[in-house]
Amino acid sequence: MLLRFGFVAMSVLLENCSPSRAVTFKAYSSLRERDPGAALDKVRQTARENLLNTLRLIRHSAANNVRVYRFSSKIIPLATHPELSGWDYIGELKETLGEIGQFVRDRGMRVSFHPDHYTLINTPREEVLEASIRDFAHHCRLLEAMGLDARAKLVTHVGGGYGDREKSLQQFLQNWERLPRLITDRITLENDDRTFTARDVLYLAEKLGLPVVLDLHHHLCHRDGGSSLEEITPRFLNTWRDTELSPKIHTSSPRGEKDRRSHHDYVDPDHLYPFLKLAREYGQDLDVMVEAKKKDQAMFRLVKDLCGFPGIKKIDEANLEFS
DNA sequence: ACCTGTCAAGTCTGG
DNA sequence: CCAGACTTGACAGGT
Repeated sequence: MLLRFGFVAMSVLLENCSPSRAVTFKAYSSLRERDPGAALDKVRQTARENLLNTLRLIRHSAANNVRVYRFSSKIIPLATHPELSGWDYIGELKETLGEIGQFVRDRGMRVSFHPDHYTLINTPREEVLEASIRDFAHHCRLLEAMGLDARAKLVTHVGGGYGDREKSLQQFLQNWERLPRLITDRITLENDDRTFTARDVLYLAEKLGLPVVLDLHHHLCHRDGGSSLEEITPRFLNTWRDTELSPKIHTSSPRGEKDRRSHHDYVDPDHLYPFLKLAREYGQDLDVMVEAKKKDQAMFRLVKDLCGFPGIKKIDEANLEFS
């Protein structure tokens, strides 16, 4: 089986290449008072730089055989802020967006977004749901402007527990009906590290026909009594059956004994290998997203470290064969 | 050049 | 019921 490795948003190997430079609303507002024309220009300029850096990042990826990449969700500053609702960033940036998409298609890369934790499907608050729909739609429009079909996914969590997990799972199903096709076609669900376990996520995903991204570190931090990787793995793999995509996992290692939930600089291959052995029984190719502080450097190191393990054969610096 | 407090957004905890 | 923590990269304002 083929194992393809990828990384999240930024590189520690490329200098001055952030795809996430921000303009805070505070900075935008104070600049607008002093010089009304300059404020939006600053946001525009930052968005353009973030896209150009994204282009550098995917070129760097491709040059090093990396085929799995997650875009930064902060790529367009203040994109969905109500006070900038008239700003047509897609229209302004469509050329660069198109260039990114074309590169991704030409190189057969798999890309995704992970909208951040303010964006919640299962919220009981109407205004939060509306803001979340706007945010998901924003990410979908970017992918569309890149010319990428529904294989380019949005990864998200179930949401909050709101004091009653069972009720909150049902709220997810209820709110799901409110999401447009544009969004639901791209959603994949990930287990989190404090509220909804892999088993919870599989319950929703199997009901709604969604693919599941299995986060091994979250599973270690938070799993229900009886749920083992042996139980979860075949169900997880199955959720990808009709998607033309390989099942995807997230991998990371705990920062320390005290803060087990935070990410370490690097990934310990011993934290990943047992799962790979388990998944090998099913003969499925896998995409592995490395979530570590040292980003692409951590990913390259993990691939190198795994080369010493039984059954693993190196294809190149970002891809392995496991038999 | 480096350090510290702050930042759009939501939820949870604990006082 | 409200303030602060949570998490993260990066800004802004200080030295």
